[in-house]
Amino acid sequence: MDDNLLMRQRRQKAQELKEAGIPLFPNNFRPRNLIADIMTEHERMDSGRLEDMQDTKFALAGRIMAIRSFGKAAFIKLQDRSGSLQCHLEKNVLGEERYGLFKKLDVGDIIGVRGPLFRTRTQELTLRVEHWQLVTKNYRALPEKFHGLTDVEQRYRQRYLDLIMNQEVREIFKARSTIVATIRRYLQDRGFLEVETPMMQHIPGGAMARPFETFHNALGMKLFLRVAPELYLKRLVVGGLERVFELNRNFRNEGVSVRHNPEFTMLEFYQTYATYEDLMSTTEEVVGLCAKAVLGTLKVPYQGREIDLTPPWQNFDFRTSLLEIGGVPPDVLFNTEKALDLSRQVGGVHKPGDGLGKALGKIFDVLVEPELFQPTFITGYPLDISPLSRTNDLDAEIVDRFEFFIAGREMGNGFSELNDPDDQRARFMDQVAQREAGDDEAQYMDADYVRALEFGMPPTAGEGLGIDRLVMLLTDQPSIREVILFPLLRPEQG
RNA sequence: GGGCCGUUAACUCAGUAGGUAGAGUAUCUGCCUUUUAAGCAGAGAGUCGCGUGUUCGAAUCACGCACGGCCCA
Repeated sequence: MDDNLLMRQRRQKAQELKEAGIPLFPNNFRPRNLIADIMTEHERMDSGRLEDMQDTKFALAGRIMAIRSFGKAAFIKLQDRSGSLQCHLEKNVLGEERYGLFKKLDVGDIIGVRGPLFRTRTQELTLRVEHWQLVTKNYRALPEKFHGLTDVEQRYRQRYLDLIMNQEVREIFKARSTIVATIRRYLQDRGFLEVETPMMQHIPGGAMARPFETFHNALGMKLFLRVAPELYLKRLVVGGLERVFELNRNFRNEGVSVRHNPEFTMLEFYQTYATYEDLMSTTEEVVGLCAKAVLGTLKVPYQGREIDLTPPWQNFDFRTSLLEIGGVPPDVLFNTEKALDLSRQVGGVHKPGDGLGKALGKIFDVLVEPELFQPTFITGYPLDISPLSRTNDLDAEIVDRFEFFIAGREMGNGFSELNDPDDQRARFMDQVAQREAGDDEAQYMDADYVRALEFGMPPTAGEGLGIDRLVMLLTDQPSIREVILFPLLRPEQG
């Protein structure tokens, strides 16, 4: 497999180049120009103008993506991080020896070139190579030029090849970078401090999810990879960092799907003296800024439909959404038995101790969430599935919390934080009871977190926003694996 | 975890009454100084994902396994 004919031929040619005095992996070429700059700066110049500036030489480096060779001249396509440019090599210009050595180069080699620009008969901007230099030898043939690399498994496993061959893929990850940068700037501009809190935790908290376990050898203790940074960020709020955010990885030990990867990136931010309603506006604003930064518009094409991010987004009460969108009969809303029955009917699995909120949550996931294609806030969540949220002042059954949904997917979750330590302790106790009843997604008692609250956490609202799903939305990708450079896969050989 | 589909040359893919494995690209050789999926002529290149079974004979049929994709839980 690592010894096929193509590789042997390339090694042979590399050897010949080496023997001719051409270093295969030098590090002395400094490109001075970027292809994209060359293209934009000369796009309006015709042949005549380019003829007048033959003394202006450009120096760039890139990977050879195609060679169209004639007897005594050749066109090659050179690709750098910014784009690709055609270059022309002629025996007359380079001389017999250098042209002969050029003929030993392969598609996939990285070279540096210098020379002036001209336009071909078809007016394509082209660099006339007066000097070339091998920069990095390639030993493995690139995928075919026309179809490129399409095998999904190979694209994920060998993402570098995917990036070389598929410009759209490079664009996705540029967009991802733009989105992350936009969010950082937005928060930093408003006085939020970016922090990093433990990913290895003794008590995995902050979300209803199964954690990964690991072990610290020297200390001899079990650790969990975090499912959320939430409880640590709120400790920082207690500490007086009134606006904090963390934009980093979480780990959840659950299945893999088009919308789940075991490690994924989440923004969490906390703002004191704010409520969940304030954060709903923030959400509209920051998601809109990302869309503008990536697409230049709030009208987002997604999988053949258009999503309009223009605020205000629609807003449903949780129970109302069950009735109006889910078509749930009214008597289910306040009857635990009926709710559990309906939940089971739609595929929910419940244990004896499960309450109304859990049943309704499941029904919501199945009947309502997939229908929320346009951006939608849902508010008024049941208390028993919101153990960290502040109880609503008017209705003790619900909490001051929202989630928002776009394209039928949960994108984020925010709430006014519960800062009453006694209430929080009681909620943890309830979680512990559920865990003991067999719910391995229930949370643990975190006594240190309660102790922190006893020192006083100012009224605060916090939100978690799934970055991967936001990138999916803004790059029109149906699978989370398309927006994660190295999605989790099983090893190639078992 | 369940269902369906896929896995054949470096890449993209053909290949069912089961009968010695094909194309295009890429590669190599020759010709070719404005091509752009360059062209023309010739050549080489494969543990048909892995294993077991059925059969005189398996890329093809059966069973199991691995990896991947989509859907469902």
